[in-house]
Amino acid sequence: MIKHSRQRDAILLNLSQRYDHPTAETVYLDIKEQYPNISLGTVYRNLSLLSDLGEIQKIVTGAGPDRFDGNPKPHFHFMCRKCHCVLDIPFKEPKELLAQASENFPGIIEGSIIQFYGLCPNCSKGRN
Amino acid sequence: MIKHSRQRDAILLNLSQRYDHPTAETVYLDIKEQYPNISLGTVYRNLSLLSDLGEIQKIVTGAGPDRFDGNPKPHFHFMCRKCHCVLDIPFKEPKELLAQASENFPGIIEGSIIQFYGLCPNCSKGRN
DNA sequence: TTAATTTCAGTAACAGTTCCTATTATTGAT
DNA sequence: ATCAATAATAGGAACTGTTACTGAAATTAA
Repeated sequence: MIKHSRQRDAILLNLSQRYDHPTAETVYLDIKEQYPNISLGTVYRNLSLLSDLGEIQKIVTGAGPDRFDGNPKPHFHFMCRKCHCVLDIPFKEPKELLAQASENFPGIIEGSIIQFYGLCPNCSKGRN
Repeated sequence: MIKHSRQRDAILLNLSQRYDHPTAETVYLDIKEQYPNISLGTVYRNLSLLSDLGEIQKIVTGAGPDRFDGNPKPHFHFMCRKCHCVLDIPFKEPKELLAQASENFPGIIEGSIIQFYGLCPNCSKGRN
């Protein structure tokens, strides 16, 4: 575990204290209160570094900016197609998924990305 | 099924004749041979329209530009982390996946996105 | 305390995509 | 066929999210 700069630590701390899977910009605005001079570039660079190190997770949503998750442990995400919020979802990946996919595939499958989408609790109010 | 413009039909035809999941730019360069004046904007607009109509599929890779698939039927994709090619992969989604994910989730889950990554047959040569 | 190294802030550059506007093509009614 | 109304286009500017660059500041090692 490498030593982090003050700014990087602040980013890590911020992420660990929230569960809304913020964008780089959101983190930037937050950290700014503590470090008024921090730049968006620094936030991007450190988020990218931290996710390369496996200390956080980057979530590619396909709609709008990427999101970040302070919880590095494998788990799954739900994306609301209406408000575009990103939520954790309790789900256990079927054990045989990778093996199954590898069966008739002539390359090497190293992993999978599983995401769910639909309407979040808020956006689905009164229509289920 | 709405009627398509000539350009849109050409895009659709091009996609249906290939299996390499091209980017918008690749399609653009191809169509250009037949319609030298077609613009990249038109290609983007029509790819987007066609995927909204469900006649093609958009594949968000998270690394580089989006890819498009002329096959609208649900199936799965493999992405090579080395050459970034995108391949179809024979895989059957476990029936109970959505139900399982919905179990303890208070929103409405409408679908899932499952992708696989690793090394494609070409890039894995001599290292398995 | 100084030199070497890391990280930074600020900003320019970049890629991918969308948006805008004037022009062209298509359609429908006569 | 002719004209008007509508739809789609080409071309390019503008936009968004992200990365790269540069000189300055901070940290570390000696």
